[in-house]
Order: sequence, then C-alpha cells, then structure tokens
Amino acid sequence: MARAATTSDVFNAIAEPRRREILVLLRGGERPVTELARELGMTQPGASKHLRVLREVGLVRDRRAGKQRLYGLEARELRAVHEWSGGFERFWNESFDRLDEYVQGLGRESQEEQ
Amino acid sequence: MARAATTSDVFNAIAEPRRREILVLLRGGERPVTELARELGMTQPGASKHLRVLREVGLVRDRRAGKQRLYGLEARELRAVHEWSGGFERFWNESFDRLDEYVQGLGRESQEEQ
DNA sequence: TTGACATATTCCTATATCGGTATATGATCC
DNA sequence: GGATCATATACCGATATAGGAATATGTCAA
Repeated sequence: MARAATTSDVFNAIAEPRRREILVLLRGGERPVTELARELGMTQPGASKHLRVLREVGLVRDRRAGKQRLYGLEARELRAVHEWSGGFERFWNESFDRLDEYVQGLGRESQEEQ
Repeated sequence: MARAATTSDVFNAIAEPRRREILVLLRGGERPVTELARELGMTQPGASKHLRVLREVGLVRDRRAGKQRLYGLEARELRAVHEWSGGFERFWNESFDRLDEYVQGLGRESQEEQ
C-alpha cells in the first residue's frame, strides 16, 4: 500500500505546503489560477493541479466569471483540523509547564553552583 | 519530485490517520509500542514505524523504562497546526452565513413557486 | 469560423511512502 | 554467556504523488 491519496482527507490535502499557501492567499478574496500561480511563483498547470485537489476535498469552490474561473475559499472543512488539534491544547500547555519547571530547575542549579 | 517526506513537517506527519490515532491514544498517558499496536489493531513493526515518524517531527518523546520503551505525547508542535487552521475561523463562519443566505433564498423561491 | 486568451489534462520521471514478513538490535535476568 | 522479552530495522511490493513540458479543452469576441 502507498500513502493515502491527497484527496482522501483534508489532512492529506493540507500536507502540501503550496496548497496551504494557496488557501492563505485565498483569504484575500477570489482569484483566477493564473494570478495564484504568479503570486506563488509556480506554473499554471502546477497551480491548477493543486486547486483540483483542494476542490475535491471541498476546501475551495470555483465559479466562472467571463473568460476566467475564480477560485474561492471554502474553509468549513478546516474547522475539523482546528478542532482536532485543539483537543491537544492542555497537553501543549502541560509541555510549557514542564519547560518552566525545567528552567526553574536550571536556575536552582546555577544558584547551587555559586 | 515526489510527495514531501512525512518527516518534513508536522502537517505531513499527521496526514496519516493511524498516526493521528496514536497521538489521540497517547493523551491517555505513556505507552509502550506493543500496547499501542494492540489497541490500534496493527503490527508491532507498523506501530514502530509510525512512532519513528512522530518522533522525528517532535510529536512524541520516548524514554526507557526497564525492558520497555515508553512513548509519550509532545504536543507543542500541534499548536502550529491549531493556530494555522484557526487563521481561517472567520471564513468558516462566513461560509455558514452564506449558507444561511442560500437557504433563505431557497425559501423565497419556494414562496414564489406557490 | 477563426483567433486569442484562460484553464485543465496528459504523459513522463523520480521519489517516498505504507503494510507485511523476516530479521537484527537491545535490554534484562538467570 | 545464554535465553527471553521488547523494539527497531531491512527488504519487498504496489501505489500515489509533485513538478515540468506539451497539449487539449473551453470561452469569448469579431
């Protein structure tokens, strides 16, 4: 078995950095493919292929506007990612607490050294 | 070029569902590989390989405990995921607003049909 | 219809999986 | 040391990329 398809999952879709960049750019409003490609320094086919993945997982919607096709954000699915990662909030706070203890421990040690 | 390494990024590491399951399990406390494998219905080498990825991106730490090696959560890096996805919060709310408008639009249409 | 512009798809190659099986490494205890 | 338990690694196969180049599809306008 190989890695799961990028279109199988929002988590897989946003694993690719360029796709995350696209999503961030789209926060600034709808855009055609060529503009996205230009702003991100990639080829038009490259951008098109990433947008296809994003569309298949529902992170992006498209609509025709004359000769162009405008892509826009459809962020609903990102909520799942936010909530899943939020389920670990108390653990990263815990980590920081442990870090604090560690730093205090260092402080005590340096006092003992003197 | 192929897909980026799973160890290149927290986003890539958590793209794999089994790895997300492992992280969730570890919220219940440290565990040895064999127990994780048993609880998730996968082989021991399978679990080991996933844990290696998680360790390389810093989502998991390990410590020896006698004959066993205990794996524990290191959730700090998940904060980045939470914050990144949180940057889209106002957009998924917007999406719901648009959905409301859409539903109201449907309502108007059905009234017009009568 | 033809031309021009915008976008999508196809074909290609190199690469990095994921899962399974077999095996190697490591630690503990006698 | 040797046996045993716990874990990691190596090897294999099938598969799904991501990017680049070339090309196909689609849309508008005259």
